[in-house]
Amino acid sequence: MSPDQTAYSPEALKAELNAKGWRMTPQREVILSTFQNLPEGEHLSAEDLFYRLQEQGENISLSTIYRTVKLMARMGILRELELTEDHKHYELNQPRPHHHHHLVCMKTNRVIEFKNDQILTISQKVADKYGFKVLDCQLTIIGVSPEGQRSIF
Amino acid sequence: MSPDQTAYSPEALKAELNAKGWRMTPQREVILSTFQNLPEGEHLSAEDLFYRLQEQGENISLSTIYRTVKLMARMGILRELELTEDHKHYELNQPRPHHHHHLVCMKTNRVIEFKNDQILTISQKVADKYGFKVLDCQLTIIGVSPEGQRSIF
DNA sequence: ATGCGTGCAAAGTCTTTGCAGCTTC
DNA sequence: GAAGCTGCAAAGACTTTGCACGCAT
Repeated sequence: MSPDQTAYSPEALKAELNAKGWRMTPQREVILSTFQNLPEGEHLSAEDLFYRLQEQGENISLSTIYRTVKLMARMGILRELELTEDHKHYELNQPRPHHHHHLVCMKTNRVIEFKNDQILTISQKVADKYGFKVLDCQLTIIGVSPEGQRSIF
Repeated sequence: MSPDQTAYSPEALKAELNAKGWRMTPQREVILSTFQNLPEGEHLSAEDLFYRLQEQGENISLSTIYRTVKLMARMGILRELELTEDHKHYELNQPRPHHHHHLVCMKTNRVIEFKNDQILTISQKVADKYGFKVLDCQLTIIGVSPEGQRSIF
């Protein structure tokens, strides 16, 4: 994973886009900064982001949001999370030491974040073995929380 | 994760279902055995499974397949994989030493499996800390394969 | 000036659900 | 018998796409 992307500036984004023949737009800038200002550990679905922007008076269409998050995920700026819920969530793809993983309760859908540096090390090693460049690595532990263990179903 | 589920018998499945007030059916038995006979490392989407069964002359409806794989995933018999593609894949949730993880190329969608016991250990420790019972843990490394690195987009 | 990006609405894909009849416990 | 299951078709949720216009380069 590349250098600190939390401090990723609009200029840096523009440079990276232009390098590939793409363009900087106000929408893209707003979306990037929204993710940068998100409290650590919070992740948004496309729809979450849409409504959050609406509330801030930013009218960005859902289509643009879908297109943008997918683009940024491909660029390695966002990480695409697939937790138990049926839709994808996005959050900034952060370098150590902010990089984290998820523990999910299959019954209650509770999600707990945790950090662990060994995982990144392991991932790096595996990727090297196959000649892959690592963009992101996610350990998802699926289990049953204490509350879930008490429920019948 | 519980004891060896590769050798999970129809009777064991029935017992587990009945214990929760559910029932054993021919469809469920066929689906379980299909996953058990899958070569290690192969995983199926609902649709894959549907067509594979059709070819074997087993006419099980797509609805039933969706219902069954979800049920078995909740029971911890199958693991639900969300790799890069847009739909879910399923495979037997196997204990050590068959348990494995995935390295995915974001550009070509190539998927490589790998094993690593440390991950299960780490997961167990994290889960213990929060009082969770572990059903499954999946490390997904997203990156770019050598071939992918050569492509423009 | 070129051609990428946006918004809108329509179309798609994968998945879930209501219901009648059948099956399992 | 009662209640869960299946299959079918229809409905749903989320995501993608075609097109005309506007905007970044």
